[in-house]
Amino acid sequence: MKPTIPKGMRDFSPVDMTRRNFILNAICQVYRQHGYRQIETPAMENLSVLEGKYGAEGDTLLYRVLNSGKLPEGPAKIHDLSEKGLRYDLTVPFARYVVMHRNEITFPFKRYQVQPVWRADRPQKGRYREFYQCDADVIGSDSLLNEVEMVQMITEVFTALDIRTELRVNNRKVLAGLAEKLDIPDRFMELTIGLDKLEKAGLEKVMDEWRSRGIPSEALAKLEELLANSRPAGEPGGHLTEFLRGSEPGEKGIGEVQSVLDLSGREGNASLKFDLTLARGLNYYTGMIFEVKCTEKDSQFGGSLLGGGRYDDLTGVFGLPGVSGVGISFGVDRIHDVMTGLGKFDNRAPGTVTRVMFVNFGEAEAGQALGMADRMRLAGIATEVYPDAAKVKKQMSYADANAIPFVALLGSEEIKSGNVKVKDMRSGEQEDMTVQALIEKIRKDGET
RNA sequence: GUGAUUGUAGCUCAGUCGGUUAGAGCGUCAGAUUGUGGAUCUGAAGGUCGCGGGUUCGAAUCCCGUCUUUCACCCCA
Repeated sequence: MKPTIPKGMRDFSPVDMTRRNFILNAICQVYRQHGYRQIETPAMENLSVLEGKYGAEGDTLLYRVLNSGKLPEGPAKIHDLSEKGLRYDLTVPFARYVVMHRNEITFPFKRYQVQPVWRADRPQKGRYREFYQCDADVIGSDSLLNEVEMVQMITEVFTALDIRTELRVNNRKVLAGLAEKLDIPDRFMELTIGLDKLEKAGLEKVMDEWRSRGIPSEALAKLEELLANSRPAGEPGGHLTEFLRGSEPGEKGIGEVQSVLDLSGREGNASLKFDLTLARGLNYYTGMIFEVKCTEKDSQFGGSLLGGGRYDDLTGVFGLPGVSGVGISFGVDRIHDVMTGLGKFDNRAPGTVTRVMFVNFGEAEAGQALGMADRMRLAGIATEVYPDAAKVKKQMSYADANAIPFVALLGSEEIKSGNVKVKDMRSGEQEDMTVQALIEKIRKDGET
């Protein structure tokens, strides 16, 4: 039998893991510094929790898990066959968690969560069927300061990771106001989907699509003029504000965007921009929405590295209405791909944590080495003893391949003298010293 | 789901018009060196040519199907 893994899923080798952990550490450290606390939820949720939360498209991308036990005979509906599904994101399971644990939670509740999610999508560049999300949400507070905090955390993370990005923000209320003022409130979906495509497809094609979908020409004319006057701004701008005057959600949305822009510092690697064409497909968002794209010249990856936004009533369907939340979700795998493509790992994320390896010269010597290794570890130094009395050449090669910086040789000569011979694998220099001196040496080396 | 595209050694790739025994580089392992990695030299292992079917005297090569890869649409992290 030839081993294979399912389409869109991947193995993670040691190098990949150190890199992913490097990214995860950077993100989670920022989350913790802002007071977020970690939770986990199960890989599977009941389908009733997942279905209908991600739009019609989302339901088709859900992995449904076949019921165990005997399957019904004859024609069966999907719910006779499956009542559980793999989680599609971390936000909906979180909303479910909040409702189920409402009596133990003190609001506002700030949590972070790092777990894989699954989508039955067609894989392509930067799109996998299994991938990690790294979410932070605060629920039970409608203060805009939470949005500001999201912006700050995003900036801190991309600064720490040393990737230049653009953080685009918009507000669903602005979009709702736009539909209202264009007199097409019932065409909100078509409007936003078109806006979202503008950057990729261009104005002309999008206009054609709107036209063919039956959006009135008066609305399109107004829209065209508005877009021509306000698109590349980075701030809401006078035209848009003027246009939305008189629409309650529109004015409110503009106010929120302005506050977030005003309150967020603009230092760092995520340049903050208002973008009217940012829509976000997930239909539970109701207020501010966020998206991050890489702006490094050498990276041709166009997908988003982060998404997020405010949802006013995600918990409502589970029986807890009126609890508002905001959250963001880092796409760890995409960040990993971008950083690898840019060579950002070349001088970071070491391959091993082992600092020193003892060469094995045979049973008696290895016994001594075992004792010394124990002392090393008690002193907080990650230490290995090579398991076989193989040729020294092979043992050295192992240390080299695993980027272990020091090799300790403890053979009969050294045992006699009470020292170990220590080789620095980077310089090739070696000298005899006591175990205590070795501990000092490695400690000093770790500081530089 | 729609339309393209890819598949030959662990990796990157050659392989002519269909022709007999499918190659290279890198990597791996062993030796040159019985206590010293990276460099060099020598040698070895490693292939159902993605899988199934068809055409043919003969298929890695041509045809069909299928799976997989990558890409676009769609949607998204």
